[in-house]
Amino acid sequence: MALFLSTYVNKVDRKGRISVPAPYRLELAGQRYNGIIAFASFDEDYDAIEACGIDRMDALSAGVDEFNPFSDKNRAFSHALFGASSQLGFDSEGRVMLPDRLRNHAGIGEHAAFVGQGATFQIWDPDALAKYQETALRHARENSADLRLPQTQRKPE
Amino acid sequence: MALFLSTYVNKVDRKGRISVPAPYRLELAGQRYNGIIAFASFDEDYDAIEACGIDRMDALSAGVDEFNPFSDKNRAFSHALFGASSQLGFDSEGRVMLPDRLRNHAGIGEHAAFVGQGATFQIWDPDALAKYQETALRHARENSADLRLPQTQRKPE
DNA sequence: TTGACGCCCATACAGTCCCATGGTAGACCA
DNA sequence: TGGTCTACCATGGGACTGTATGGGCGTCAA
Repeated sequence: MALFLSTYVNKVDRKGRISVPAPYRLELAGQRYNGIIAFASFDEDYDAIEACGIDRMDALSAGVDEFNPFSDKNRAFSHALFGASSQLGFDSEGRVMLPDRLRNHAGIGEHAAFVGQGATFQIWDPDALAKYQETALRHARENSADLRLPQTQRKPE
Repeated sequence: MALFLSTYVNKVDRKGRISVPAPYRLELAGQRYNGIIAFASFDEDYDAIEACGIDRMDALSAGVDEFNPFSDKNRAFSHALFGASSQLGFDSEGRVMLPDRLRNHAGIGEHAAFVGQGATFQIWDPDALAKYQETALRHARENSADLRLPQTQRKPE
């Protein structure tokens, strides 16, 4: 499974194209669709674009199928995930075109930040990202005890 | 699983490169990414860089995936861990480039100290490390029954 | 026709590769 | 035991390549 790490800020050119960072493309290589899947984040706290490879969507699809196929949950997820998502194919240089709908949702102008999230990544307006990162870091610090991170215990206080 | 021990002080050259100690590289050999993953330490008591191999991040990603993907904690940790980390690939000599962001965070100038932490390691400004070790040692004496001492320090500079 | 999109080529620069050097510690030999 | 040799490692620097970015052109569809 792909692992997306780090943050890269790239430029949106006047055609609306943007390079997907090379390390991300490397993680996506070999999947059955040569591009990314993007959809508006569900999160109420911020407006970003969620993105991943098609493999992840396949896995999500399998997950949704575990609900009763005619249940409200199934419907809701199907709409939110599959109906609202866009397939963005790579051009020969590894760029994608951000649909206006998503671009507006995230408030992305001349630059966009690709933010690794492990199995997925997000695309942000860099300023909005900077603001959110402060709260995220605070959150992470406050809850660091909860994190099952074999590595991060260093002080027996 | 890798085991990082001892402390090594190496030089940052004018291109910003630094050799990762050979014993550490040996521990990392055979992982699917030929380099290290680095991120700013969460700890509020000091500013160091945390680092590990990609295997560790894979494991963390799997762990995070077990949480509700839409919870606040998950979000915060994903940003703090995956978004804020950097993939630093080895050059053919086993060196990596420290991103300015991390270098500034840790206050690293001409030299940097690699400090083994068992399954991970840290990268410090040598002076900051020496200061921290003093307080760590004091703590150790006060709580000698249960404190886990920082690893072997070979060069106390 | 016009506009959107995909494909191709050009360019600058950062990052990577490659080779050289000096020091050091351990191996080897007498 | 003392001395030498050798292999490994950290470090430096020049050359080159990949990546991000920009722009032109053709194609397809409304």
